[in-house]
Amino acid sequence: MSPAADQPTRNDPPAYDFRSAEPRWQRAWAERDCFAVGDTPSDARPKYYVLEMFPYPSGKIHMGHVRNYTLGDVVARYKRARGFCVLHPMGWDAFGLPAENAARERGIHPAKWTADNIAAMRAELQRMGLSLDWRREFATCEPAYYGQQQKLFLDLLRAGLVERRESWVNWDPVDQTVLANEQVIDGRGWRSGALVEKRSLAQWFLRITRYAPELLAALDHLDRWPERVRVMQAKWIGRSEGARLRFALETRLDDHAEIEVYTTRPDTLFGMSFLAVAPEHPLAARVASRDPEAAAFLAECRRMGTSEATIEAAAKRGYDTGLRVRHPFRPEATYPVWIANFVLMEYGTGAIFGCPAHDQRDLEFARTYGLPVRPVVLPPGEDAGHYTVRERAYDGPGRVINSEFLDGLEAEAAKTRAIAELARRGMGEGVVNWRLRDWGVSRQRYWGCPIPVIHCPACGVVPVPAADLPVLLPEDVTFDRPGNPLDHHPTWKHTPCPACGGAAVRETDTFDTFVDSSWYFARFCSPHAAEPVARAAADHWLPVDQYIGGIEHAILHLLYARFFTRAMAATGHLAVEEPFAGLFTQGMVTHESYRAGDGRWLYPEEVECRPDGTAVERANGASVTVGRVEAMSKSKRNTVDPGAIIARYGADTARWFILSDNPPERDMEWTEAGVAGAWRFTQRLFRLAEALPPAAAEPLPVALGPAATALRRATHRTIAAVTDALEGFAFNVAVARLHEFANALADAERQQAAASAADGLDWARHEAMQTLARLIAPMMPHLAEELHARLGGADGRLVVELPWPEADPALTVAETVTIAVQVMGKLRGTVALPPGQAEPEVIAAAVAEPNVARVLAGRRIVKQIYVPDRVVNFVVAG
RNA sequence: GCGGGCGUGGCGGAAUUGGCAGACGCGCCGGACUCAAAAUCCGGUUCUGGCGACAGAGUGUCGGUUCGACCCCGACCGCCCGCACCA
Repeated sequence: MSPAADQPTRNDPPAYDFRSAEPRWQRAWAERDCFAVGDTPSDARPKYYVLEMFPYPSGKIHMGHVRNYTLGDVVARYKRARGFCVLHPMGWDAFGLPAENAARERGIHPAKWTADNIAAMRAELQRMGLSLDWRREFATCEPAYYGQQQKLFLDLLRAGLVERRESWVNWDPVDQTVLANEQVIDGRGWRSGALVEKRSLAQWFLRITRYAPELLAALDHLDRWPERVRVMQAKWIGRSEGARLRFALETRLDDHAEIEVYTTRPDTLFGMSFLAVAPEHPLAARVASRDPEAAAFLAECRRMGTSEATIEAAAKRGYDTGLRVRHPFRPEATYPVWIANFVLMEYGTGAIFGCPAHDQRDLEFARTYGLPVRPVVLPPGEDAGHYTVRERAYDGPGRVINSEFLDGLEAEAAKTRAIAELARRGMGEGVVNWRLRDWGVSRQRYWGCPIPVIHCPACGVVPVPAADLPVLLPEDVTFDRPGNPLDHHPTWKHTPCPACGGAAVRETDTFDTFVDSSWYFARFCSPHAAEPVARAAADHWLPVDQYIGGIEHAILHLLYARFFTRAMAATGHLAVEEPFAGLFTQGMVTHESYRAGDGRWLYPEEVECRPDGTAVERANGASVTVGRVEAMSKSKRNTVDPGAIIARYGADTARWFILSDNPPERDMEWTEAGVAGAWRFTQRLFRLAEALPPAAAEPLPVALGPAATALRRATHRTIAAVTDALEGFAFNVAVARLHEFANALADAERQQAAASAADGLDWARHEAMQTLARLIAPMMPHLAEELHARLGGADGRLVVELPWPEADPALTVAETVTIAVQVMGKLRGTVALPPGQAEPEVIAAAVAEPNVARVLAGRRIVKQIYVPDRVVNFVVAG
């Protein structure tokens, strides 16, 4: 029988009809409000906040969502059963470019497109049977949300955490918009194909760099975060220690008298052979203003674009400005100043001193332009008289040479010494440098949160007064020409200045959508509050105890949220510094890919897989190439629609399979056979419950037969094992233990025929089945309710209202243990004994085991190792 | 290049963290039921030898520590992920 088959025939055993059961239980939970919690519950239960990364409303859920929300729901339901008061909300990350693209391509208003998508996805999520508090739902595109975000922004502005400044951006001249680095492909806009320019624009920045030290240091305390996420964040923040020093120009150039440089290697200063500045460095512009050749070089650098592939492939190139700088320790020595394409304006000071012997990039540059290579750090075991640098620069430890007062010092000591000397001469100082840059949040887009400021020709930038919030997006916008619709709206941007009353214009940029997702977890605590967060609610619920989502957000989203939490603490909105106490990053859902002979990718449902491993296209029987198992993607068409799976097999089956095959942090392969297996298991459990005789007498029978005792032990060992597995996020192991338990119940069913009623087996089977229903509940909540109800319920209470089963310690210890008997570390037999036997008894049983006795015959036992209840090992001679 | 992770049957994986390797599922093989099929149920399934009891080999490779190693240490090979001209 398969779920696609027609009605069961008369002789078939009763089947579990998820189609009627799942909606029925979803209604029951909704009617009883099982998952609603208050903003500040006066509840003795401890709080637990489970959150999955909220989705972008693309219109359809995908398998990644199913995995994400199933994992979260298991945690939420389990914690609820364990006596926690659980907050488990859901919402929509609803601003963003796809809505505008839909508007341009299909003429649908972004608001309508988004609302329709949300409605469709909400219905799909509800069919999954997630234990969500839907009363807390919000979408970030609602004024009730983004208006509060505007308030928050103005608070940050007052606190000095916001700055407006010029910055270089990728500008698409056709679409008239700023592009992110990943939207620039081979120097061209991903949408328009136009050559991207680097432009300097006034932009809003959030000063995340202020918190760089805290954001880095606190990583050490996030012990429930994956190590690799912490490592990625630490590298992103990028702390380095070095020196900032100034090189005097031999002759000044207008107002430029010196060049400031950052270095982590002040110990190699005597190995310098040139100085280089970034193409965007102010000095470069100054040189170019009077040197056409320099200007041409800068133009070429700008054209190179920002795509990583281009940068990586680019050779080191430069332009000699003709300027020279003095060495800080040797005023008589001067060095050429170059403009070099490999120097980054964004890092350090945008200028470096080049020491080719000890830096690979400098070496490549020096070799290209014939600059000297002078070693000043001698690798251990090398001879100072003969040491030369060849293909590779040396950046390891060693003793300093050719460096006057630094000679003889170890490189590390020389750094300290060089910095002290720079400071003494007033030419530099030791500094800590950070890679992290301030967060540019301006986007030239319509479908985002308006930045609530007004530009007045007289007063400058004026914040929108609180009474005028929210700054609403105008609805009557057109997408018939490129650029930001807010910018060419006829009336919206014109407004009187709040300060002087004169004519002024609104800021037409909107926020980066990462801003929306940087505080939504806090808003969920009090989603209807008239302020960004109600303090009492936030203080009660935060931090999120368990956050679950994809690894792709390891850096930006999580770092921004950590920053926002600190900024909101600084402005009095929150009391916590870290938003997420526990983080779990799930693996991807993968699937085989299929390709027709003519190269077309085929969807799994278009392909029939034969038992011999070959595959053919259903439509025409043509043979199909089975490709790699890889992440589901539309381009490869190796996607499976969760809606279709749930319609065919039910939500419980989908949930069970997605939990069963792999550890959740690893990638999992979605297979038809796997879902079908999960579906069979749901039916099997239903049959096991249906096969039980009517509810047994309530009290525990005085005398239990061996079969009943064994089943009770299995029941209580399973409780302990499943509890351990769920606590450790080992959901696949929990599934395995429940499979074993079902097997034990099936064994008991067979034994029942041979047992007499006095053995108490029917009682034990009821206990087992009722326990099973409650243990599967976090994973298969609908089936759990169905089984529970058929077993007689519990005074009308649902499974979701019952506590987690408790294992009886007396029943979790084994009656007998099987002790392995080894000779010289090799297994030769086993003995079954009651646990806790004294060593002499165990040894006696071990040597008596026939096969062990055979192997030991004629040999002398030199030593015996005894590990209680586990193993005996004999070391023999002869 | 730097950083992190992972290598266990035909496949996904398990192993109380140094103590019976391969739980559980998928697949496959055999059997029961059936006129037949589907479904269901039962049994088997790391490899080699043996009818068998059993023996030998076995957790990427090589070596080490240990009474005992998938687990700890060293070297190497392969794969995956992240970052990368960061001075």
